[in-house]
Amino acid sequence: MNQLLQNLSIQLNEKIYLKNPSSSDLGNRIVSESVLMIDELGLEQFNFKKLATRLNTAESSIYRYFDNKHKLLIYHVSWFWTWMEYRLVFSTANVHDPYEKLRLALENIASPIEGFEKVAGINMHALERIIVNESSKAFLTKEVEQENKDGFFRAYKSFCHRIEGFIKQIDPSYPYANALVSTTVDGIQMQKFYAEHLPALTDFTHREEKIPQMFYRLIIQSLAS
Amino acid sequence: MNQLLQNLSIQLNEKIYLKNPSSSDLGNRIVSESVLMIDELGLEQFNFKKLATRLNTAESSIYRYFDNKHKLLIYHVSWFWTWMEYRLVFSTANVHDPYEKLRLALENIASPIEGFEKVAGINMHALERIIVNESSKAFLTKEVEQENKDGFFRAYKSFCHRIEGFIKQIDPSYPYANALVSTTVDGIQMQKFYAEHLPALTDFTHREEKIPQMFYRLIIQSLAS
DNA sequence: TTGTTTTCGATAGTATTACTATCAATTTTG
DNA sequence: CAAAATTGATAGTAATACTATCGAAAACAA
Repeated sequence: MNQLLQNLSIQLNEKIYLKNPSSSDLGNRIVSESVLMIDELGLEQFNFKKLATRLNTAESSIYRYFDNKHKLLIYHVSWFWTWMEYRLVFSTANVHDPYEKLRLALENIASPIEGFEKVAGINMHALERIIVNESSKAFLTKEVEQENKDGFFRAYKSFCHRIEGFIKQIDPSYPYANALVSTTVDGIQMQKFYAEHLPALTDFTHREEKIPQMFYRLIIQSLAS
Repeated sequence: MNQLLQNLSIQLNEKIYLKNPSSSDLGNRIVSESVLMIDELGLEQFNFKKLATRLNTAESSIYRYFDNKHKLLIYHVSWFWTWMEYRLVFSTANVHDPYEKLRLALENIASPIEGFEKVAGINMHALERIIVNESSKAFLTKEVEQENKDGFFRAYKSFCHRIEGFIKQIDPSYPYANALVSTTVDGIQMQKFYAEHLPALTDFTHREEKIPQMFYRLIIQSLAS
């Protein structure tokens, strides 16, 4: 499976980029190297000039692929959730019990790397940290509604929708399935951040394995009523 | 009560500002007007030059109060959660049932304005939107650990800690009380954002009253086990 | 293999942002 | 009334976020 997915090419909404970065060597290097740099510097300190220097290319060449760093972030976030949805579909393909599918989904969200250190040249540990630290900045903007119309958040919504399906299988009458899923997916990311940086706001320590258990229990108990 | 709280002056961690904005007319105008401007423009488009123009003052005068707009955001966020904790203490003062205290807390978080349109010159509707749209940017930075040591997030942690107390009263053995509270408080903000901008990720529509009910049920069922 | 198109790197330039420094005028305070 | 603090105005710097142009190199098509 790992081998199979090494060759996977993820196609994203064309409006996110100016020129498809997976169509050229430079494009692929922009994507994989920017993941490392955004992780290292944080989104605020990262810019195209620094990336160009590191790639031994010109700033203007990077602008040929992406309008700005905001769009590049949206590219990374979309790529991640598209990948996560593939992963979820594969890992739940032969599972019929919706409780077990839900449990697997939460494990995947809490530990998205397990066995996939590098996918299509991307350092997945760095990308996971970008999702935790930076991804909410992709939609907490004044442009969110226009960008939503342009389909920039399709990947995340599609991933959540799939988990919503598991919940509807468990309890078709639960009235807040969408909210429960987005709260859970966002909440798991947040608990990872708190575990690392603001421990007073969580009960999980650094590299704690219990996050999916907490959320699984939370969901099941609320549905089981 | 409303009248009583009009005269309330909230004192915050002195490291957040260079000169206490509540000590002068200009300082108070910087605070109250920046709430309106950040709400209108979004944090990215907001800057001290635009604020200075609107206040008919010099950019350099604003820099005498705050290092930069990041610190000003931290000021607003700290002020909000300090205010919310006051409010929570007042509204639960004569309530002894921890379930009812929790229920009131969730109502307060979901509808923090109710009867307090303006507090100490601050437009609370605008401030609430800033909390929803911008507050996570205050800590999703590379400087989070240093700023945490400097006490910049004390107000939020203190607010969460108080709700954790209610949960511990209901079920002292629940192992994830901190995580449950931060997930809930963050989650309620997120659902408000989704209701407004990304409806596919929530079940609540614009100005929906059911958000606290969903979270109350979620918490109670997980504790009641 | 030659001509055409695409891609890339290099350079230059602009407007805006995020500050810092200085100084005189005004206001507050002791 | 004198001293101290505060403010407003101006100027300036370094970095950021782009945009435009152009020639060389690479890819590709006939």
